Amino acid sequence: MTRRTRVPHEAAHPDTTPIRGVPEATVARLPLYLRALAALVDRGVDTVSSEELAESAGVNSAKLRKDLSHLGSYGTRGVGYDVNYLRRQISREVGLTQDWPVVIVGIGNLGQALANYAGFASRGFRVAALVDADPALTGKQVAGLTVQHTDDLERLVAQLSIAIGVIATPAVAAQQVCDRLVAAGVTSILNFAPTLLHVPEQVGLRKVDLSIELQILAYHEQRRSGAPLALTAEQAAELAQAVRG
Amino acid sequence: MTRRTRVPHEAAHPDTTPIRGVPEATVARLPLYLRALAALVDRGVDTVSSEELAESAGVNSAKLRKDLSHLGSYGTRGVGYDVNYLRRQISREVGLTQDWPVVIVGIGNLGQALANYAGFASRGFRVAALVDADPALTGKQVAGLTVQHTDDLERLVAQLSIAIGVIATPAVAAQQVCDRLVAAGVTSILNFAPTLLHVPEQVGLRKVDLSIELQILAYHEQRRSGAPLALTAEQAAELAQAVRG
DNA sequence: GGGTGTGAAGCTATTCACAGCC
DNA sequence: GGCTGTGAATAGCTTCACACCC
Repeated sequence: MTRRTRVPHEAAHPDTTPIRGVPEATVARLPLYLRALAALVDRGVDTVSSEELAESAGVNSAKLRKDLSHLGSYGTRGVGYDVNYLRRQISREVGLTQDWPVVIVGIGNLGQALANYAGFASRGFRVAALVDADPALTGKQVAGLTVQHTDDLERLVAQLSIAIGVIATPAVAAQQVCDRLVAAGVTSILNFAPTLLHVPEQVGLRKVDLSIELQILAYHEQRRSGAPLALTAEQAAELAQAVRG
Repeated sequence: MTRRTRVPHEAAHPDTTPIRGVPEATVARLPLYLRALAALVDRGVDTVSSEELAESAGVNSAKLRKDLSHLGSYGTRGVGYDVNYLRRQISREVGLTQDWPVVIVGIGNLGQALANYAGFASRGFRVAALVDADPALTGKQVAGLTVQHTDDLERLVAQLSIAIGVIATPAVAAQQVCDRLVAAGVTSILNFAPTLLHVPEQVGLRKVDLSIELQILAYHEQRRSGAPLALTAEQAAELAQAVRG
């Protein structure tokens, strides 16, 4: 069994890997930079410093420069970044220069809202199909598309070359839908159902849980002001203990 | 050095601030644990090991134990955690044992979906008011509530003791709405508008940008399969350089 | 002068592995 | 024997500060 052999495995290796290996934290911020750059384009600005761009993206400038340095050397020292050029480079890196047909599964309130969401279309995400298991919904028009029945999921994915699926079903249906999407060839999934999904190693999965965000806010809110107002007997006892040491 | 510093053993200083200072990363996972615990309760399970709970929350067990250790010592060595007890403790820590009236501003597709979202109510978040600037919407019933006009925002926040606001307006209106919420006394804001919001230091702010999640998926998707298909001249040159260098 | 790109330092988070307790 | 709680090690991310280039 494993001793406590710490194992050096590799100590000094240049290993700079410039054209790959963008840190995940950086990837998550690239869309922010794109948004800020789009706003600058609209304002007719054509050159920005890292300071200014960072400001409008809500990050600090050192972080911005470090992030961009992972993509390449797109700025000019003493000048800044060309807004249009930088925007194109980041778009390409993220993959927004290509068309991404998307299927939304689960056309309840949330699914309909997503189908109508303008922010998708404006970034190259084309809602190509809407799917629901409810026969009462299939055939209806939503966001200019006819809602299809879940039975046709596999056919739609294949015919429309869909690589990205959005799950907006109730939690109980989500894993089954997910499995079918994966089996049909979808390799990226965005999950809005409040449940844990299992996907194969190679499939990309991200989740948005609306109530989790509220809970995180509530945690901090409670600490700011609320806690004393709603002190339970248990809390009081604990607090007393803590004070006593 | 420090191969086996065995001296300090415990030090036992109340100074460790047990009832404060939960790392942000831990806070963000507490809702996951609550979700997993709720599922276990539904299944009638009343004791779990960190291994099992971690599995159902989708994290690794060392991380789970470390996270829980920041809240207190709620497990039993050799046994595991009492499901109901642990759930109550975490709920209390997050603040879900109290009622959180919430106002949703912007009752478009997304706002309506949020108003109807069952996941809020089930966690103690009560949608107390719906507000929109569009006179065509005000007075209509949505999710059992009458949509109010933005003019009444301040009054509603005060009368309903609202501490949490959800912004689901178009991007251009978001900052103005945000300012009014803050001025009215709201101290936590969840922003769905795809724009950067400025709030005072003490106000909690979280954001959900639906298109950002898709963009992150697209980034990885492109690397999995798409990139070669859409290779630009620039990329080709870069690639060639990388191969050479 | 001005501002990018980047080693180095500092910080936070994750994982390991085991002492301590049931 | 089993499992928690936790120091220690590691990995990853952020920030600093300045060399370098325009």
